[in-house]
Amino acid sequence: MKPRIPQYKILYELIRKQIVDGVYKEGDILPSENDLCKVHSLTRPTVRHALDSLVNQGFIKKHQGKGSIVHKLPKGVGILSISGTTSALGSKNLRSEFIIKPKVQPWEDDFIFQLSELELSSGCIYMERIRFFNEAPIFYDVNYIPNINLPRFTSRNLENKSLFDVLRSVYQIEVKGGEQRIKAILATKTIASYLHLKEGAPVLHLERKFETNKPAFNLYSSIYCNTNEQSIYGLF
Amino acid sequence: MKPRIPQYKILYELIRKQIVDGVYKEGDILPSENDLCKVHSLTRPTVRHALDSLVNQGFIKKHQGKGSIVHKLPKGVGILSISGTTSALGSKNLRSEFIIKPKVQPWEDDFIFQLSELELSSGCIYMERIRFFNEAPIFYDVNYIPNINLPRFTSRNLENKSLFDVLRSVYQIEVKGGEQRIKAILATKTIASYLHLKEGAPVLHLERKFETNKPAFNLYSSIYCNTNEQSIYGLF
DNA sequence: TAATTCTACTTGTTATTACAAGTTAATTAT
DNA sequence: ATAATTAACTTGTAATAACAAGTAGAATTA
Repeated sequence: MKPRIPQYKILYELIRKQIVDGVYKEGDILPSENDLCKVHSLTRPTVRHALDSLVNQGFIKKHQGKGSIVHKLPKGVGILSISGTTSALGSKNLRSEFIIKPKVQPWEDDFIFQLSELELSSGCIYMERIRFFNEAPIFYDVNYIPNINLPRFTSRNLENKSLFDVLRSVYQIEVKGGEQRIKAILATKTIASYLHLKEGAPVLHLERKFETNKPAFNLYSSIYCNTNEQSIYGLF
Repeated sequence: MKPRIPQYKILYELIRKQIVDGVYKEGDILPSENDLCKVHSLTRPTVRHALDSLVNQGFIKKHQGKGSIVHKLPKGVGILSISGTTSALGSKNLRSEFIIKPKVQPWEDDFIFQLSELELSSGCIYMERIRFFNEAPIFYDVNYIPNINLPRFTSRNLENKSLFDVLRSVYQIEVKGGEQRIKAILATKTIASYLHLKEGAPVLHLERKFETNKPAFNLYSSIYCNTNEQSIYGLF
């Protein structure tokens, strides 16, 4: 009777999942707001709140008089999607491989972002991955997660799963926003070998900080992208 | 009595302007929702709608129990701000210089984005600029604007003004969203000379399409960034 | 004094109601 | 048949109400 998770969020998650899973495809029209009201026993403000969230996340576009049309890709936040790299390129053709499996270690001394005291004191879950798109290595990413209240996280199997989806579904940690720095660099020997490039090839470098719904709990990534074959694509 | 512009939008524009103009500064707390209701003779749903828009645009952040706190910068759309490059770096230290002043010409044959028939038939306002940050050339951007209903546009002085601000304030054209492709490339001789780089230096290349409130009216940019000295920074 | 409780705020969620405005297709009139 | 009108949808805007939940400071208590 006392849902800790609000109704609009439940509906948002449901429709979101249906879009991601392909129940609704690009260009499809969602059931009308009134239909959704009847089916889920909700009122229009609640349904509209859920749809507004979907619009904000870029899953649908609404047209007055017509309906809610499913968009091709989640609206990007920054370059890639807020759901992480997986949903930016579509999970079908993505495979990920650990260079360094998740392990707890202290934060680096000159970290790329300013850390809070809570984050500093609680240590860091560190991991390195390579992500393949159509069997070609596209992303080499280094991830830093504060070791705060994440039981059994390091032993969890993250292969081929979006880090963000796991945090979202298992730990109720949701990304609310963040900041990023982007630059073009020349591949070092290490990066070149991971991304199957020649040393000195142009590589995209992103440093990203993701703020979450948990105060003082942020995620950090340093991502190197091979953009020779394809560009990083994003909606906004 | 029949406001063509909805109340929530009027309030949104008002507060937005107050934030941009510095009436409310970073960290300031806006008047509470109930106060805004009283002052503007509106109800909470309407006021909340306006505040929701401000949250989405990144002007404020809301904290349950505390209030609405003014954010440092408008939430970025894509990498740079929705207001264009100017507000991404702050207009104080930015100076722009035309390589090719705005002129009407046909669209290029193999354009970077798919064009609508209306856009194709109406020709293209073309311009090339270099933008300096602290007297160093950072951006070299090529812009394409459909030549639809923009009286006296080519004769307008755009130096040191954001293209988006002019379109917004003079022509009521507002950017609603868009798409972008990003990659790292090596500077060609031309790009290197514009950005004061050596040929072969790493350069960020963005191809962006901006959708506006006018149907079938999109803006297009191809931007080359020198990210050797500083990164491109964005909030999201 | 220090810790606790309480109270008065803040935003968050949800239901109800009503009408406006844009879209589409069936119906009607020409 | 074609054009115009209408009707039946769709989403958009807005007021009203009530309670939940988080925050901060005042008041109380130990």
